[in-house]
Amino acid sequence: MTTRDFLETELKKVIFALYKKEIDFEVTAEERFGDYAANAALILRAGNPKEVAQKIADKLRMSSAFNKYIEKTEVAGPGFLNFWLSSAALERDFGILDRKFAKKSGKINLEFISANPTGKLHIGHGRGAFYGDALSNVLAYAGHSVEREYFINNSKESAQIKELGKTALGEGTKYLTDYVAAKCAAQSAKLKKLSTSWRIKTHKLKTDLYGEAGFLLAGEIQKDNKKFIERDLGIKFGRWYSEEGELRGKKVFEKTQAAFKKEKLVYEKDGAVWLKTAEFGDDEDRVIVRSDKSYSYFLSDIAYHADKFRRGYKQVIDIWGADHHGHVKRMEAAKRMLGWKGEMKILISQLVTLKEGETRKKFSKRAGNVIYLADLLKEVGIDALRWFFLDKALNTHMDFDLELAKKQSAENPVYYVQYAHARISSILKKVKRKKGAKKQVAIAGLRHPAELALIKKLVRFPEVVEDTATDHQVHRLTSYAYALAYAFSVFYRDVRVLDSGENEAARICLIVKTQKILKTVLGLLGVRAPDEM
RNA sequence: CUCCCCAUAGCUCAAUGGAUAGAGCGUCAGCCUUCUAAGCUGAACAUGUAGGUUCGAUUCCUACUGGGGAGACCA
Repeated sequence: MTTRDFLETELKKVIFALYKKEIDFEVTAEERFGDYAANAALILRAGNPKEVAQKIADKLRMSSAFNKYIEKTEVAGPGFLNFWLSSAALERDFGILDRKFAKKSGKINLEFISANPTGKLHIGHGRGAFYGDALSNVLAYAGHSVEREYFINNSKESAQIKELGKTALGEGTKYLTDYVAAKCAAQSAKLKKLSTSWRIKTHKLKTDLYGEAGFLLAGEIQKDNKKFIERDLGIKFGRWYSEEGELRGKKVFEKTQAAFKKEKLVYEKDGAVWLKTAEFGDDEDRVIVRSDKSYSYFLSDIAYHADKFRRGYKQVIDIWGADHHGHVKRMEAAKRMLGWKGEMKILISQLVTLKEGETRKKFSKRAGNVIYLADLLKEVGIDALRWFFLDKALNTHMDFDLELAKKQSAENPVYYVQYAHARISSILKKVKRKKGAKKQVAIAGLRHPAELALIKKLVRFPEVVEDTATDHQVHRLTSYAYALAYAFSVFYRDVRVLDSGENEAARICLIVKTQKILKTVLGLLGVRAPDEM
């Protein structure tokens, strides 16, 4: 139990004893007004907040456990309760700050990137990629069981795969980038064979050939993308889910359709089958089977999600690009219609706007101003790239400026954090040479302001993880990492570790722990923690 | 026309309805015989407009302005 949890519990008890009420107050970490602040008296609505706060404070002070961990309590401002931690509290929190989180029950499925296999990943994919990776890291660290999943839109029936096939056979130009052209050339023998055998089997439709050719090419593109994601981006997936292989041809579509039909949730119009999503919160009804009898993307997505929920996750998280935001309502409608058990959370990653000088351009493949993630990676390096994307909230529009990104690769705060880590390594190397790093010792004797600031920053770590696992605001981690590195840098300037007499052992213990947390946070972000820079 | 997201310092971004709105970059002024100066210290600079809810609004609600996205039997 951390001191924040302890404070919450004590406050709850006291408030109930005094007012017979349970309220949703908050204990927040503070810097200016003590170490923690509670707004309980302000939202209690039981008279003058200042007087209420004072009554609560007096009652709290009657507990010996409270007095052991809280050195000072103060009523301030409009009625806040401010608390200062005792050294006993710091010692305790310091001791457990890198403990393992208790395993939480149930499994979370997190699907992200899922780029269409029609070309290389561009910078828009970068956001979802790094965010998804970091989020699953945090969730796992916080004790959740997480499965990472990547959906491959490679169905031979899908219009885009057919378009890709058309291009592959030299009959179209959609998705035709230099990269795709090169892929086509490399696969020309197989494509030709495919085309020849199709001519023999005359009962097959031309669009079937496009589907086959597109599927073939998509497989090759996907191979490249997978390699890039795993090797260059350092992102691992537990499951690569192939639409063609695992969804199509397995009667999932028929079953899903039948379920809708049974509940009278579909109707036919203009030769197509429509789903009554408008009755379940969507703006209009949607087609699930086209008039040519092929299945729409929407039905495919429903079937896919039905499959996810069938696998029994407590929570299914999707990270989609902003261009998919229109799908959220219909997906939620489908969930209600089919009564899927479990939570579904769809996170939308806002678009990246390309900035060139003073003008903002729409970032799109068609405008020809696409920037590939691979090129950007080459330009700025993986650590700066990850930080660049992870530093910003998912739902803010990003103004992407290539010059800025290049510049930030040289002056990225990520190096500041890594630098702090490397400095600690450097000190510890010298310690080892002398007598070997000490094991855990009491740090309660450390009294220098820079030491206290560092310890206080460190003990926040479990809260940061817990909060991030709850609200998914991954950018909190970069802020924390930077703040921790800053606290260390100030400490480093003001306090000497080596040859510092009776405090040396405690200080070594402090920096060992600091290094461990820095490394852990960087690890959650997927950034390296170097020993030398 | 309808729906969604966004608007905070010169620039890129923070701030579960809280107290004196924070960082980085840039600008200006300082600090290296001492565990890595990729560092530290200081200065200047900000909540688009108008209302509303609240003890308290950058945050919630309404309207407006500006920017981006979506509105296919594409995915």
